[in-house]
Amino acid sequence: MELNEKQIQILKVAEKLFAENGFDGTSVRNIAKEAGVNLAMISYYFGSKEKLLSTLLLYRMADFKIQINTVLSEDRGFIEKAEAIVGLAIKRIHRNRRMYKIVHFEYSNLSRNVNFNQYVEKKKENFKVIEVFIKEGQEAGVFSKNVNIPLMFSTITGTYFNFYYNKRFFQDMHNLQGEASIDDYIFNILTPHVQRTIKALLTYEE
Amino acid sequence: MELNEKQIQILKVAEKLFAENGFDGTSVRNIAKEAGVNLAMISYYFGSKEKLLSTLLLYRMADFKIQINTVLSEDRGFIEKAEAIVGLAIKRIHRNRRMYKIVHFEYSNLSRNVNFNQYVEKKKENFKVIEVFIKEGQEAGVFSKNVNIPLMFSTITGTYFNFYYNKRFFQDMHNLQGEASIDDYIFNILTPHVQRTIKALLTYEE
DNA sequence: GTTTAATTTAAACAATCGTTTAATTTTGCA
DNA sequence: TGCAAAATTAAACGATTGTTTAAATTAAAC
Repeated sequence: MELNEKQIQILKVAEKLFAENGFDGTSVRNIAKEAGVNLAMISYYFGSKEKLLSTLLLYRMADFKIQINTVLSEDRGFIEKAEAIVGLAIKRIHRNRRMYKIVHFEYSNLSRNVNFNQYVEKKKENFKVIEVFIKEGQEAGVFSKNVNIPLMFSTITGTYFNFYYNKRFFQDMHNLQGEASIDDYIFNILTPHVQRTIKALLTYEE
Repeated sequence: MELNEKQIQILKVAEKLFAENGFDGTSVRNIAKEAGVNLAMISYYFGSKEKLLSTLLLYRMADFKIQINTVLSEDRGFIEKAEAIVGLAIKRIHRNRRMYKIVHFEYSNLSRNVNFNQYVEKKKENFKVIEVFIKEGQEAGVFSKNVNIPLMFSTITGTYFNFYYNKRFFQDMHNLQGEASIDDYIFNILTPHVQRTIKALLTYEE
């Protein structure tokens, strides 16, 4: 898959509009207009609207994998590493929030003819990496046993997206105006909350 | 707002289809056909497709408020009460999962002309009730300070919905077939995970 | 039983949808 | 410069969209 600049421009506009208005709420004419290209170019480049979504999915998937090698190799305790990993995870989720939102809605839409295999594989890879780290922490006696790793991921990602899907509510509640103050909230309030939650969960003994 | 049986039938079908295929992915003809009513009846009863969504929102909103009075009045410890409240919350979220999914997508869709004020108010009421309970627990020395209550809600609701939005993934991973085994997973695996997480968070001291 | 109101229906409305066509322009290479 | 391939365009396609209409049917009131 080799994409030229114009194709990438179309993909980025499509990602924005799909995330804002949904796949069905976005017309190819909307995309073409905002991307500044002729309507027919989308069929010409991607074949169809659904294939455009599939291409977008593949294009963005490269960024779905957690990059925690540097964190793991550092000389820090398990708790500090867990904290750092959560921080990295939220950064990556926030960067890919639009793509995640699209996946959340379209992945559970059975009538959609889009291939999500790559998404599933990336997710499984992420679990494997974290699983190894947590088992090491358990053997070292730092982390408690019986932590459900897929659900721990759900807690991290889910907390972020429940904020994101209720953004207007949180904006109203905390007087957050503009993208910058939302980013501030995510990195200064939400991230510490999730870090605290995961640290608590990983060390909790009944 | 008084709805007859046929109107409620239409609302229920609309809720199902909106949740499955999105608001824009559902046509009024789809709704009319599945509800077994004439196409024009929807305009006749509700005025428009958007007003149908507004009516649905109001109709379902009654069930959004947490009912925890019985739990709070029981003679149990704060930890056990917190556990029970989380269990009730997940039950309620699961029961209203379709409505929540619709709200998640449409509430962040700015072009949609739907009134979400009632949704926001119900959310705030829920926070107030929980806030009182947690402050009591803090004063009793059981719960640790500095818990962000709206974000704790996000953690509960978010964990559930990250599971729900990746249902196909979890089904594949754990061989869950049919609605019954999904319900089993939610009540026997997911709910204990969230209860454990919240208990850990509420008692965590750095 | 008659009349008025409420309900239900099929048909039509204009607008928009995704996609295709065929003609034109631009590009890259000999 | 000439020519074939690639890119771009405006226009049209049939299908589907939400909504309205006006006529037909049923229910309720007197």
